[in-house]
This record gives sequence, C-alpha cells and structure tokens, in this order.
Amino acid sequence: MNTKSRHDTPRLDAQLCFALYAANLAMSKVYRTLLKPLNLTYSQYLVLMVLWQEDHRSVSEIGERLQLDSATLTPLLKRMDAAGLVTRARSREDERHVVVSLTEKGRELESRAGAVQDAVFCASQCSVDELGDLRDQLQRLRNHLAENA
Amino acid sequence: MNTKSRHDTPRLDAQLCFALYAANLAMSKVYRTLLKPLNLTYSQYLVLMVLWQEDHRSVSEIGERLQLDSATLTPLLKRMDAAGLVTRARSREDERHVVVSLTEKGRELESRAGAVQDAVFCASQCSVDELGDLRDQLQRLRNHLAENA
DNA sequence: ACATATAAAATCGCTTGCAATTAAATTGCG
DNA sequence: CGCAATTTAATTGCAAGCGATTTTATATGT
Repeated sequence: MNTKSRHDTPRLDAQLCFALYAANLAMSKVYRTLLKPLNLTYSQYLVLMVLWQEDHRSVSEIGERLQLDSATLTPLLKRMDAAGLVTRARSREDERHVVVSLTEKGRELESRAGAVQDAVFCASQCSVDELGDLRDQLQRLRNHLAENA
Repeated sequence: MNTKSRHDTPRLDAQLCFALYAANLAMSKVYRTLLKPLNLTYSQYLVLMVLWQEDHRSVSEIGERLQLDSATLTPLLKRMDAAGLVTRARSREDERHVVVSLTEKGRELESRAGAVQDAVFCASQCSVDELGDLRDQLQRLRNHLAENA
C-alpha cells in the first residue's frame, strides 16, 4: 500500500524552481564563505563586479544590470559607501541621477577577486562548456520570464 | 581609444552567478505575481509544495529539502500557522522535533496550484526537455557546490 | 546515576528584496 | 512661459535568509 500522497512525481516546473532556488542559495553560500575574509557580502560583490566592468554608473544602471530596484540598492550602496568601497554623488548634468563610483579601496579588491572566482569555478566541478551552456540557458529562461511576466 | 576598463569580457563564473541570480529573481517575481491572489509568498509556496509531496514533516526535514535552516523556517512557519495554512506541534516520540502539518485550507490550495504552474511553464517558453535538462544541470551544480563548500 | 555530548528548534541582529509611496528634477506640450 | 507628466532616488514597512548563540530534549559514556 502506498501511504504517501499521490504526488510522487512532482511537476517539472516545481522541480525546476526548487533546483533554481537551491542552486542560487548554494552559490551565494559558497561566495559568502569566500568573501568573508574580504568583508564583502554576495550582493556587494555583485555590485562591485558591475562597477569593475564599467565605473561611474547611476543607481538605475546598476539596478538594470542586477534586476534590483532603488529600494534594495539605496541602503546597500549606503553601506558600501560607509565601508569605503564606493562614493555616491548627484550627477551635475541631471541631479536626479546618483552616480556611483569606485574608491581606490573598491578598485583594489578586484585583484583579490580572481582567487574567489577560481575557487568557485573549482568547486563547481564543471567544464567551461558546461558552465557556458548553463549560463545561456539561464539567460534565455530569465528573458522569457521577464517578457511574459 | 577604448575608454572602458579592460574587463569587456567578464569571467565565466561571474557571468554564471549573474545569470543564476537574475534567473532566480525573475522566477520568484513571476511566482509572486501569480501567488498574490492566493495570499502566498514564493517561500510559503515552496514550503507548501514540500508538504503536498509528503505531509507531517519536521522543521529540519523541510529545511533539508529547501536548504533552509531553522532561523529562516521558524518565523516563516509561524506566519503560515497564523495564516491558517499549517499547524506546528512537538512530536510525542521526540519532543525536540516540531512536526508541521497541512490544515484543510493548506491542502485545498493544491488544487489551485496547477494553474500557477501551467502559467510558469507557459511563461518560460521552454520545452519540457529543455526545462528537464536545466533542472539536471542546476542540481548537479548545486551538489558540487554543496560538497566543496 | 550523572556528567557530557549531541540534536532540534528558537532567538537575536543583521543584510537583502520588494510593493507602495514620496520628493525632487526634468521634459514636453499648450 | 507655465504646468502637468515623467523620471530617478529615497523612504517605509514587511518578509526572507543566515551566522551566532541559546534553550530544551535526547543519547552516550563511565
């Protein structure tokens, strides 16, 4: 007799959102451990990666890249400002924009990021091709979900 | 002259963690919209899916399934208790365990979940095979990251 | 029996994430 | 020009999420 409920094979989308949720938590946990010696949270590190790619971005530009809004970014950037990683200043051309810039300290951390990313790549135990495929599939999924929201 | 920084091609692991982060946010946003009429948050829905599969689980069993610890689950389950979705009771055999059970209301919501999952599947614009592959890759990645944390 | 170790959940303090709202600057259009 | 609509950040209030610690219950060793 089967005493369990009838849902021994949960639906595919349930399995997918479980997997996505858990993979993201696992990723953030790995980064958290690696970033602790640098006194950085995962979100702060994501913001730094955005700025390392291109400095002096407005709050909304950073938000567009990370899919975060000002309610999340403003306090986060204030903490990064207090920690001496970035500066925030109103743009002179358009005072609505707050331009976020790396400090020397924020820029210097980039050289330490290589070791972190190497460690994550190593822990993933995946080939470059596998990770590339996964990235492409995730981006496709995200774009579809964002379009049809 | 190239005035941008030298990081026009960020490292693969950076791209991957951006994609994973953004895909998870997009997924939770889609669910949030769909779950709002049911007065459920995404996390609460994940817990319900765990209990629909098998009822009467301890806090730590739910936590193992979702990779969440008691510091996250205790307040979450209290809110679900207050909303009348689950009950929480100390196990009689081992009073250290708190057993979480669905109420009639929590059980009834399952019939409404089908429409939610159909909508997510539709919004994903992916085939069953694609989503299955993605789920497998994410699970593999998570397992590797958890092992080598 | 009793101290010690282990296990499960709860608690505290903090950061993240978002919906809804507000404030200020800019744009556009009569 | 004048003024409504739009854009950008900030603010508020709430729900996750977790490291560190505490509380309570059970297991283990001598």
